[in-house]
Amino acid sequence: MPELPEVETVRRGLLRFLKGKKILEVDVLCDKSFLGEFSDILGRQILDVRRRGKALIIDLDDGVSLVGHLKMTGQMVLRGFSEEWGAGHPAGSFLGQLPDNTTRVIFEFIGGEKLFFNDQRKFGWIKVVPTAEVSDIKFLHEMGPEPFEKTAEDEFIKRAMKHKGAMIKAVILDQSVLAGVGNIYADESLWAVQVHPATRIKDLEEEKLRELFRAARDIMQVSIEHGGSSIKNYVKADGTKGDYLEKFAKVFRREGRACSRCATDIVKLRVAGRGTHICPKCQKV
DNA sequence: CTAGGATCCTGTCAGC
DNA sequence: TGCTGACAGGATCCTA
Repeated sequence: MPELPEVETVRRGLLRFLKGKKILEVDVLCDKSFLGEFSDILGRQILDVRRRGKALIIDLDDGVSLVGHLKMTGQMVLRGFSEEWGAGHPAGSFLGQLPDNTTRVIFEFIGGEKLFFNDQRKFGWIKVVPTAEVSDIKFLHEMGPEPFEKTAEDEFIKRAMKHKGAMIKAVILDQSVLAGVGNIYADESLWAVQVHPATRIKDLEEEKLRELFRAARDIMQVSIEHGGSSIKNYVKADGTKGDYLEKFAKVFRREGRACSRCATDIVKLRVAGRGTHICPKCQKV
């Protein structure tokens, strides 16, 4: 699912196309995907679209916001605007007729344009929240630093060091330690600094943790500049085109292929309950 | 408090 | 072909 760069890509797209639009109608196809009363947002105008970690926040007028999380398979697709646009989980719904069997919520705007919230596994959600209370939502309140803020590195170190006995992969995936990192960027940044994902925090030098933070931040920054790993320009997509993930990934989903640093075969293992990709030569415990 | 596992849900893919 | 289990770009809840 979408991680920070992909959610940021969604944010930018939604802001670009939806700013100023008024919600005419909301169609909830799956009850658990939309929390709150959709009547509370009818007629509201979209003022801003923000992101915090992997969460999306759509601010409407009248002090109301929509908070959303794409989780593993969520995606946002726009139809009826000046150009076709979609981002989030890379699935065929980018391309096909909508709604389809993954469509959970449809927003229609005055003018007839539509926003489709698609989510195959139904883990994602969109929730109506008073704007003033958004930051009080538990997981947002507890969320770790945004990687691109100046104080993020020190704050990350402070929070990570608390988990002395935990494995570094679990810690960097912990949203209360650092906002936005998911399975791809965890594996990629650990490979970049040559740290084995099962290494315990207490066994890592602080400087190594700092290097890891910078690697994660920089890899995500570059990914954002490419529109996230999962964006597909589906106007031109022919179904055979690769996405950015295939271009930049050094280890993720590359098991059995040569490490670009030492030519050793990448292997896949399980760490902290997640599929994990490493170079066994570059990344020793 | 931490850490590990089960869980939410649907679809796909590998291996019988 | 058909079944079964594992697994998935996430995060929470429960247990020990």
